[in-house]
Amino acid sequence: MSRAGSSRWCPTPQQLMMLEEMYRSGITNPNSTQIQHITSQLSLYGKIEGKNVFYWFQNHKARHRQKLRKKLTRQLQHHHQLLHYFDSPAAFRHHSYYNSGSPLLFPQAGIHHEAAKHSMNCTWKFNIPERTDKNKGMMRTYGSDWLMMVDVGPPLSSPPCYSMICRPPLKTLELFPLSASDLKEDTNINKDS
Amino acid sequence: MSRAGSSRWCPTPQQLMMLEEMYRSGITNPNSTQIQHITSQLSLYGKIEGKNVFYWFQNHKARHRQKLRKKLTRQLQHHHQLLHYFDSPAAFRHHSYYNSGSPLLFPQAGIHHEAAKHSMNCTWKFNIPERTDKNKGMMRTYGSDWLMMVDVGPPLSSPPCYSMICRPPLKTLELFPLSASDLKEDTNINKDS
DNA sequence: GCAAATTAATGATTTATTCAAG
DNA sequence: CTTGAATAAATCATTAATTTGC
Repeated sequence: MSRAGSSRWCPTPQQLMMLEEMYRSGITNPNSTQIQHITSQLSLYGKIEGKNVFYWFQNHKARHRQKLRKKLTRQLQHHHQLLHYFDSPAAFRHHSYYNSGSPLLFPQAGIHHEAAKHSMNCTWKFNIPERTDKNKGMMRTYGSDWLMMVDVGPPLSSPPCYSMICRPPLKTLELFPLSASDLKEDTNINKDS
Repeated sequence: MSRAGSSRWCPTPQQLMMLEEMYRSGITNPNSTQIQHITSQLSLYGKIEGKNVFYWFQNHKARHRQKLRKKLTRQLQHHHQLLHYFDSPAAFRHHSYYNSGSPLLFPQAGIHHEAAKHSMNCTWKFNIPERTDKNKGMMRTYGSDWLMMVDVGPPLSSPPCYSMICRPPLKTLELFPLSASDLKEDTNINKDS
């Protein structure tokens, strides 16, 4: 992985681990400042650009929620089957019906905050911008400031050139301010399925 | 319009005219290089940033197609009514049924290329990037190179600061290379309605 | 005429879908 | 089949048109 003339970014295991750790820690929709810092941190472990980070979080969030949705619908179907089951005559109810489904109803439910706590002893830090103008909006990459992401040119041309961040003023704030992304995620899931 | 402390961009009539002219000329999905040039051109007529241009084309394209879709479905309904009409007994068919609908079935059909021809005598020019890597992809703003769009800070702070383009090397190529966006648009329309 | 109230347009974000590399 | 990349659709939010009662 991380080949020279590859047409698309291929994350190194280190990078992937750190990205997943960040995601579990609550960073699901980093804004441009966050992306800049994540990028510069991860560039220590291999070639990476801001847009790779951007796309990774976008895809990971979408596919994570997709997975949750599927699991949820399976659960609902299961419930439905259970309802039918209990509607059926008692004579047919003597085989074990419960061992077929997934082991736990909502396996993800209580995990996030645990992970968030444990993730504090991670080695990297990155910056969190001050609360956005209206403190509800949590602007995304397109928000009031945009990323400068320059391609290192046509592939193969410049091997040691890590993507550089354009805006220098990077003051370090505290870690993991994200508050309640799980709830928001759940409501979103309930909204559209 | 174009007020000082406005939270969102408000295009001047000049800017709007030029954007619409570009759109009619076939620029429906400008890549970052095009956006940069369009932005710098339009900044002569008022405050504007690259992301405004980006969003404008995105929205305009979407809403234009939406309008076409609606028109199309209306036309289909009309056809449907006509079919019913011709299915009805001849005795009921003596009023003029054709004057109710829109005057032409596909008013947009043959216009684009005419407009493209006439638009050549427009006063502004802008650059077209070399054919993208794979010459089919027609990459968007996120494509191989990204825009540098810095906000001029919190509104009201910096009135005369037009958005500046980051990347200087702007070699001018020829005008309006777009080939057949209408067809593509039509197929897209047929795809999802 | 002219504000307050509603509605329509449209700029800005977010989410879903699709394409394609490996 | 997974997943990075790109596009399109849906949605939110703010501004301009406009209607309405005075």
